Amino acid sequence: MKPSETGVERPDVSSRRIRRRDRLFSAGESCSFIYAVRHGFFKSCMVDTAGREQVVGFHMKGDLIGMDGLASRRHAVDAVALEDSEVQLVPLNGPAVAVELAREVARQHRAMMVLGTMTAPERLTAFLGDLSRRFALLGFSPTEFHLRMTRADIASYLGLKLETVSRLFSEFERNGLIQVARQHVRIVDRARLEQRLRATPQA
Amino acid sequence: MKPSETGVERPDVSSRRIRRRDRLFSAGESCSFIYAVRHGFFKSCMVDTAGREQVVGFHMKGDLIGMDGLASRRHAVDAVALEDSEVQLVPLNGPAVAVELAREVARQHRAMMVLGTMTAPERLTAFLGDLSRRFALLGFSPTEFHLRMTRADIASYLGLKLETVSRLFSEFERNGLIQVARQHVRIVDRARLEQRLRATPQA
DNA sequence: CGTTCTTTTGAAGTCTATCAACTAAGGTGG
DNA sequence: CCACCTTAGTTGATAGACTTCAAAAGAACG
Repeated sequence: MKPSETGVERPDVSSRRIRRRDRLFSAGESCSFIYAVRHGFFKSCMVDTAGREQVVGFHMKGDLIGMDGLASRRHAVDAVALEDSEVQLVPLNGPAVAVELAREVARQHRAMMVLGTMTAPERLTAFLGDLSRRFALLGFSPTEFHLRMTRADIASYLGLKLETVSRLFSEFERNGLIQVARQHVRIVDRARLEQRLRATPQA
Repeated sequence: MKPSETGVERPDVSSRRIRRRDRLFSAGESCSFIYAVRHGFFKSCMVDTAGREQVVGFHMKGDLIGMDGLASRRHAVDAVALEDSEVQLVPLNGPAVAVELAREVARQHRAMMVLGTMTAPERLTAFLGDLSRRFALLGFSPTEFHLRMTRADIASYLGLKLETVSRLFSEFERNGLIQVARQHVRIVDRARLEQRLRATPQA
């Protein structure tokens, strides 16, 4: 912390600032770095030949972004900042990368489980639980937080439509499980919310 | 090839034979090795607390199995042989593992795209195309192959029900796209089959 | 302060699941 | 080697979950 103690700017060559709505990188670009989120919030999304978008992940402080490009040396997803953010450049072969890569695989398997086996209400419950847990790990409140992504982003990530997500938020609120006001969420009855995950139709 | 030139057995300590329906490893077991498929066919699947199964991948010759356990040193999925198979043990930190791990992340992203954005017919088309491409890479026919997995396995992998998969196979056959007889599939009109992937309802 | 984007909510429609019956194949043991 | 039992696959009818289409209100942005 020597060069720039005069101001908020930190012209560290190994870090980079990204403003809300800007892209850290785009699909197709060559992959020269992995990025560690210092602060801020990102989504990764793919667009298929028909123009349909799929959000494949959300990334917050401490997460690595860009590992999708390691195999082909070319990014397969767009990484978009959902708020003003700062990332730190990480060398491709760093030791941290291998470990995070393995974690990413485990995360994706859970995501497949969500998309493959769960109903819409279960998906949203799983999503809220995941966010809650991750915020808690960072020292933030697990019961009250700010959604950085739109309903459309959530819907895409969960394999639903934005109207469905909106309706479910409203329904959860009517049932006293959460409180929602646009981007702000408060989990009111965590226990009852999570029962939805175990409650299978006929088992 | 010294110790056992007398017979078909190959008591190589670094390899292991697994018979159809047997498990290479189960969820929860500690992860000591990664396995490279020498020949045969496997599925990886997770079971959630409600007992619902999700197939997260199919593995054929050349693929690595067990990378899901690298992060936590404990397997998160079951690996089941779909035919008599043989695997080779690979050390956890081998150089091949990092590369394959990265490929696995890319594959999972594509799987999320399938589950998140595609209709049932599109999913089955994508599945057949993926199998076809992988068989071709191994030197087998890309247009005629044997499905090692059941309709239920395919359905789980695609986030559908087995009846839906069965109906779609029949429909594809009626439309002259493929020929199916239980486990045997022949792709008759690849071009027209793949048009289904690009043809979006209203775009 | 108007324009645009996001969100909410309603009504109707579609796709896929569910339930159920039947056929075919595979495996097992007599 | 055949009979039996179990598993896998097909197909039809009905039901239900989620989507689609549409409209309106509330934030955000310049």
